[in-house]
Amino acid sequence: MSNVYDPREIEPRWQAHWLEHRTFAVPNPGRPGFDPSRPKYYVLDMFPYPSGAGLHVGHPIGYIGSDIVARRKRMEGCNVLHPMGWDAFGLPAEQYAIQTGKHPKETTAANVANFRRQLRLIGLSYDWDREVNTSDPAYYRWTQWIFTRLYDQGLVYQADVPVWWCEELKTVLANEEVINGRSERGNYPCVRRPLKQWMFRITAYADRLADDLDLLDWPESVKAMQREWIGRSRGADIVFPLAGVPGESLTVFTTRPDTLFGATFMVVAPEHPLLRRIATSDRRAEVNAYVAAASSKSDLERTDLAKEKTGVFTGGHALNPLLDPADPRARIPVFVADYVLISYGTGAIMAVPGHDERDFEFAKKYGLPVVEVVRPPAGTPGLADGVCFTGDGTAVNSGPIDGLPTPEAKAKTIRLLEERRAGSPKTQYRLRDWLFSRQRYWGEPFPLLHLEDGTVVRVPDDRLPVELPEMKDFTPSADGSPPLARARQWLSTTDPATGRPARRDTDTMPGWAGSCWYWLRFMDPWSDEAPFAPDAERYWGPVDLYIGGVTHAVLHLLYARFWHKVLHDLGVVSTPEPFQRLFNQGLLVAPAYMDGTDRLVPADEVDEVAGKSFRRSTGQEVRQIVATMSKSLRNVVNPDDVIAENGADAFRLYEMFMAPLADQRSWSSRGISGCRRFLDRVFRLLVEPDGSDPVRPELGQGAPARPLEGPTLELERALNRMLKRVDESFVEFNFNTAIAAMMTFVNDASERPGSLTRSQAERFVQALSPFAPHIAEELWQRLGHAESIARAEWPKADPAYLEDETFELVVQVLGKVRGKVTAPRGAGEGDLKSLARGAVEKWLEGKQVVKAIVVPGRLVNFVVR
RNA sequence: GCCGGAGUGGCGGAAUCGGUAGACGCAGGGGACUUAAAAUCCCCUUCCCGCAGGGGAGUCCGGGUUCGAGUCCCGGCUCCGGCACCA
Repeated sequence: MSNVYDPREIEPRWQAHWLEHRTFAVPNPGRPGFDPSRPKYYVLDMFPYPSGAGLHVGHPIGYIGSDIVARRKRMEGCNVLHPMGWDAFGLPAEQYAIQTGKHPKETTAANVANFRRQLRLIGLSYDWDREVNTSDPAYYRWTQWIFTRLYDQGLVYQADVPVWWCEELKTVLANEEVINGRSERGNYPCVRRPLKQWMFRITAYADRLADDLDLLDWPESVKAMQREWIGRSRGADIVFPLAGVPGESLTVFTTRPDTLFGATFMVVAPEHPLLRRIATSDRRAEVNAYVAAASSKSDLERTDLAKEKTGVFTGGHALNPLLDPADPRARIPVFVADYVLISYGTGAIMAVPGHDERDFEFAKKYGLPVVEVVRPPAGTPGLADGVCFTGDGTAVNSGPIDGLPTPEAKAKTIRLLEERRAGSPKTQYRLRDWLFSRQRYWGEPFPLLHLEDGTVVRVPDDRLPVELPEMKDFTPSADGSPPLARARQWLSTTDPATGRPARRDTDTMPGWAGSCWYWLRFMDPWSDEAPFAPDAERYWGPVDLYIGGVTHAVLHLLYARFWHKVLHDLGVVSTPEPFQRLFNQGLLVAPAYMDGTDRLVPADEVDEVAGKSFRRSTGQEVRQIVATMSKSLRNVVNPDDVIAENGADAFRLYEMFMAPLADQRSWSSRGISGCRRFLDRVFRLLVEPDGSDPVRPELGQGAPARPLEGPTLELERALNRMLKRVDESFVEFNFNTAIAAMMTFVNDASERPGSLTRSQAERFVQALSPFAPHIAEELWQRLGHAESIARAEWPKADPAYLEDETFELVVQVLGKVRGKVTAPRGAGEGDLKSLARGAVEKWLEGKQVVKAIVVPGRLVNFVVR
């Protein structure tokens, strides 16, 4: 046994120990070894998609943070569920397989093995008995089972939906693969083409998905993004009869029914179904030309803000439903313009240029009348000042609602409309139903059968899973039909209920499916009778802490909440929400370098001298940029290399020491040395490098207890202050301050050789162990403990030792620090004042002290004249 | 434009309730030990003036509240992230 700190020897040994002894395995309720008296804690990482590139040093930041929490909770006596698995289905895996010419099953298995190896290298305390893989039939059997539950609830339907089609690649592409109307790979033009797709009725849950955010301890920014995505607006539908088109009317959605009398024109989207009826014959040619031009524009061009609004008059008129049709003010001209979107509301609006910016802009351009119907509060500029006023005010020029404040004007307008059956209250959402099918191979097959009469039945539970067929060629078909359509044998089957011939569905689920319930499978991954045992779910749910990147702020977290809520309604899960607390770890950036011709220079070929960067081989100065790690920027740092050089513990510490867990941080290849030096000092503090004893003699088992006095008492105080700061760091996961506090303690202890006691050494190692578990296990064992430190006690700060009996009294004159003096802790105000006066005599000479402010334990401030 | 967040030394960052700004670490400078190097240990390191004791300024900018402001209030600037013609 070497007495010099050597992580290359220590770390693999302890990693093997943990695996062999299943140190972090936690039993489920009712299983041997389960202790119901302990509280539960479920800390979950967003499980990774196992890419071919492996992990870079940015990926483990969240994993290390969650691991520190898990390890500490274990020491506090909790049953801790801390699992890991693989989000292995989906497009990237399929693309990678196509690229490498290997089957996705093979590449996924190899990538998973590499990820597992890398995660174990970091010393993360996962319960590997619970590992799951979404592409494993034993897992996706239950993904399909949950799908059938949603299907039975009527939450699944088929619809013709435009999808991206790339003529050049002869394939359908997912939204994520299309950027600005061109394919991500190859940059070929793509077009929208209607195709029959499976849809989830997520809009049925829109209200609860928005409202229940209030129950959650999530970052406000993520809640805001979800609310915005759901985009709930309360208002009214208003029905405008069409003049000259008997029996037809135009329905619009508005959030401002109170501005109805200010509607001086109407606008319909170019795709509006009634447009042909509305347009008069003399205008038809112009309208058709406009519609044709709009349809040839890409989505990007349509939504480009910089562009000016365009539109043409249809010749048709609509009638204000609250005015007499004979009243000339009731007739409202109808325009067609592409600033109105067919996909939102009713695809038509009443335009109120006085109180809507977009309508105002359009009206000014085409010389349409602008009428004020909302008077702004005094002092707020409005139409009288030539600007459009969109806020709340008082209704004017509006007949029956004149004089009412905006909220009441809205309510009364809706009442009047309802009386005339010309409108009703309406809540509108920006959220769309969820397009759930992909014409791809590497995903869960739909557990659905198409019968010859055109009906669709679901596969019964006892026939699940519907396994993905083995296919040698899994590339998309040239005509856009899914690869599974070519699996002839697999395709034709019979309906188990009737024995009639049936055809399997050939679409697969998107990559999101497996991640919509994996936290539930982790609770009981062994069950083959249900997705999980109900008692396991009742015990472990909900996830107490979910750590992951903010990139999943909307889609994954919204989809996961949706499935969870449906399962909750069905009584399958006991909680209304899956993730009680969400925490987003910060991004990692790293310097990248370019030479004079903007060519990228690999980061490891660059030296930094006096703030400038030079290419080592040529001595040429290079320019530094800072960006997220990527292969293309040649600035990727692999944790394998960092760990090989400095050890996993130093790596873990450095990742946490760079910044609070939530903040963006910048990787510096040199910075880690401070953390490595700290661990060297820790080891030397407890172990005599030239000796042969496992620890220094005064720290060994049976070493005589020593009184808390002199430097030992000082260390006791230093230790307790450290423990307090470490504890506080767990509130917002600013572990950088915890590590700084431990460094300070080790500095204090190193300055007082021989003063550290065994008890102090033990408590220090316990506090260190969640952060640097390998060295902690090693030192714990050397201190004579047979059991792993993983379940040792978590050390608590003793308030009796947080303060010295004296403190440094700061003395200010007029708020400026003019002196300092040592004062006894319990001194009264009078004593402090006279002590303070003595320290700043020369500043008080010839001055009159008007007032003295005393903050006990801190400072005295003299106010003088 | 709207929503969310942030601006502190050469760098990453710290600072409880409004109470010593710059903890801890990196980088840099000086020294000890060494034949030498590495490692280790000690000292210095916000800026300006001064040989020094010491003094002045200073937390994005401008105001304000207060005995006292990095922290609170008002106005502005910059940066990062999200949404973006959603009626």
